[in-house]
Amino acid sequence: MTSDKPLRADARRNRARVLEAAEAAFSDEGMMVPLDEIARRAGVGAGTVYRHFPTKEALFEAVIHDRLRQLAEDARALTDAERPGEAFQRFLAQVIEQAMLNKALCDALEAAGSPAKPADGVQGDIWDAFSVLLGEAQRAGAIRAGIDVVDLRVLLSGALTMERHARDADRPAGRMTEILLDALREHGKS
Amino acid sequence: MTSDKPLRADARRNRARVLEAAEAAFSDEGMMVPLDEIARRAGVGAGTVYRHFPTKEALFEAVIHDRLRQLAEDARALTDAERPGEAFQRFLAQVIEQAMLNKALCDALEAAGSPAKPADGVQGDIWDAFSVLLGEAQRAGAIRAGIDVVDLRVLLSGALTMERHARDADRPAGRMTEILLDALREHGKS
DNA sequence: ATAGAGTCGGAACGTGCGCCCCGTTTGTCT
DNA sequence: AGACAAACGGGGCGCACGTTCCGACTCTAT
Repeated sequence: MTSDKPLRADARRNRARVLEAAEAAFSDEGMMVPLDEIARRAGVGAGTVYRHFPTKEALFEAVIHDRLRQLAEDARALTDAERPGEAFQRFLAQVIEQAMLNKALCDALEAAGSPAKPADGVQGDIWDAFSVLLGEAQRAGAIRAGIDVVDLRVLLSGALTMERHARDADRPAGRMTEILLDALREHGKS
Repeated sequence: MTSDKPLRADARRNRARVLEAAEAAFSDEGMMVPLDEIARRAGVGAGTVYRHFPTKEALFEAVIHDRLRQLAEDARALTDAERPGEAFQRFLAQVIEQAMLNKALCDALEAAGSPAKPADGVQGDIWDAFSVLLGEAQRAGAIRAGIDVVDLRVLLSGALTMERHARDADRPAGRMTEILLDALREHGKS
């Protein structure tokens, strides 16, 4: 796939700087941050960014890839838990919490709300693992039946919208998430 | 306020055409529709639009004003209902349903989710009336306590996000709204 | 009919962005 | 050290959009 031709030393250093700056910039301002600002933060020219990444979107995906991968692993680590309902809810809350600290993650997850992104690659991993957690929680009777992974994506994008607006209105974090989780719970169980 | 100086006949006709075209264009594509397309739909030049409305945003507000006013009236008509819980839920569902048919309404209501818009004017009317419905439903025990009008704005923007994504994924309308309403209900009551 | 104020249309301007080009610089290999 | 390819950077292109400008064109009052 990726030809690991040995890069020149300065090229490798600049590539790392770009990735670092892009991670910070995307995290702060999301996909809407101008590419020129990423270049400025990295201390390089815009041309250098494009030498290493074909498009701005490719850079974004390179930046978000690791975090999504880690989230997918976290989800897998929670499978086969003693209390599947808690595991599912913990993971959902964790995803939302992290997205509130990282606008790039927020944008990536909200993009998963529309079917334009077919959830390929790492995105697919997250949703596969999340789907497993959901199934276990449903089988345990903790989460109502009739919810599938597409609903999860839709619900998550809604939750992110709400939490973002709640924060803008100086409301405590997690309240909207709690309300949503209440709606997903099979009434009367944990 | 508005000086009702008698406009020239062609000016009045063009103003009406612009409003009509803007209503259709904003409804179809939301605030993001280019002003040039509104002018094109109206069969006038961009300069003519700006003669009648100082900015694109002013045109948008002129267009959305009537619909918001009508929604506020609908809300007031539902106050003092025999079943306040049903009245509240019916109104919330109606707002969401109409917003799904009108992207301009959607944009206007989602903008109310952030505190940047202080809900002045007609927006204020809607939220005042909605707040009354909420209070009655809560006093009747149909909606859980601890929810206020700010929460409503946040919840509505989240619900609109979810319904939009649900539609994009060919999911039946209203399901996400139902889930949200479930969360708002005091468990065990209608 | 005619003057002149009001109106029109759309070319043009300013801005911001993603992306590309190319003269210049820098690392690396002999 | 010298030569060559690789990499740099930032000016510039193309595009989209909101907004403004101004010469041409009506409508209306006399």
